[in-house]
Amino acid sequence: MPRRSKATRETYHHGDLRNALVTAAVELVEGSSPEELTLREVSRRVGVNHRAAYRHFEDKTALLAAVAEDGYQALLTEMERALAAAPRLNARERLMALAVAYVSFAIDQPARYRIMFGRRLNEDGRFPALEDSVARAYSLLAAELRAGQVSKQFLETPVRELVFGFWSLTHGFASLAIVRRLQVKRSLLDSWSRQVFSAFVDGLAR
Amino acid sequence: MPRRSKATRETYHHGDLRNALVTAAVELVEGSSPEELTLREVSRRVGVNHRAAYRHFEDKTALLAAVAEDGYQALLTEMERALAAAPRLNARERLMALAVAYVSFAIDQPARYRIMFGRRLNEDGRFPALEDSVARAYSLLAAELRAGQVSKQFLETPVRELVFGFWSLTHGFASLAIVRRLQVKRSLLDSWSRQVFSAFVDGLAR
DNA sequence: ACCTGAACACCGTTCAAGT
DNA sequence: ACCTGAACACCGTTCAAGT
Repeated sequence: MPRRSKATRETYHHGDLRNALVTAAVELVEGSSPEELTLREVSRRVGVNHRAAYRHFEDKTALLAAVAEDGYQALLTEMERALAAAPRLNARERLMALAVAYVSFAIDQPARYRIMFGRRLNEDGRFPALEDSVARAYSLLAAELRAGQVSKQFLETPVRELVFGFWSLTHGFASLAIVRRLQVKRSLLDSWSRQVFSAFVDGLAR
Repeated sequence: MPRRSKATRETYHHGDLRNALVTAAVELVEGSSPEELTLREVSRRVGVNHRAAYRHFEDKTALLAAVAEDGYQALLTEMERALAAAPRLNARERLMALAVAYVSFAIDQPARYRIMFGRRLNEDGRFPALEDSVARAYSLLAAELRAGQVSKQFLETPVRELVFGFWSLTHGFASLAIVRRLQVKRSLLDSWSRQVFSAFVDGLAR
């Protein structure tokens, strides 16, 4: 007995089974953990035989790659939102806003974040779209750091190195907080992360 | 037909099956990946029925926790070695040596590192020994940063925040390099990581 | 074109012995 | 005390059909 009504099921015959599977996977994973994300359970939730998923995803890794790609897009949106909310701040403060948005995204959706950064999904280069969405997030960081250089607020180090440093710091903080190597209360995340990041951001000042 | 000779097998009856399993797990994982680390395969390698492992590990997570604990111990040893090799350097350079040792450890043994930091293994507090080995690594970092403050080379920020920042930076760098979000050639790791970390370390200077 | 069903090889884990 | 064997419920994936 399928969980979905026939009416609901009809839509999957019209081409959005792929999206339905990705959405279900994202929802499932936040309710449990990446380990419990299985092709069979996702298919069950969508109300479809688990073999139907293979029509849209070559294998389980392909589904994970789609979830990750979607996640990078969502992360980009969050970062853009943070910057839009802080238009007139100086480079240092904009970078801080970006860092807080990044870390908040990760900590509020730890399982999703772990799929994005846990395993190497694109080992064989099968998912160029995933790489594209990563590149867009990278570009936002690079543009912001470059802007700080243009306005003479940041060091003239190669931008690539600044992005590596900034991304390492935010990703490391988020990732350590998720596995509880760092104990970070959600309510104190904003102030805590700013304090931890400030030394690095001060180091960028010229 | 077991893979080990009877002579070899005898030893496992004398109390080191636990260690044999952990060692085999560490070896197995570097040859493949954390996903391919299974209780059954580890047991097979040791030449023992997979049920025998349950005499020493409550479940698979307990084996992973033992691998992680062993990993933190090894990481601590590497960091101590790096500091011992740099006794007369200033605080900044000692911290750099520590950072390079940390990142090298992770990148040379990516699967082991992923077990240490990938999943939250001690969710229910079953593995206090794991927490202890993490604490020892943390203490080394804290002592080093504190020393830089005592010698008036680092800012008088609470040490905990400095450790968070430093650990976030090194862990983030290592972890992004492992999933290839940052492209880091092993031969350039030393110079690359120093360049990326320098802004942060400069930010620590008072 | 899109979905299903049966089958296969593999897991982690439980129960019930064996020495 | 330590190890084994059979069995169970779950996976991902393949093959061969169904509409």
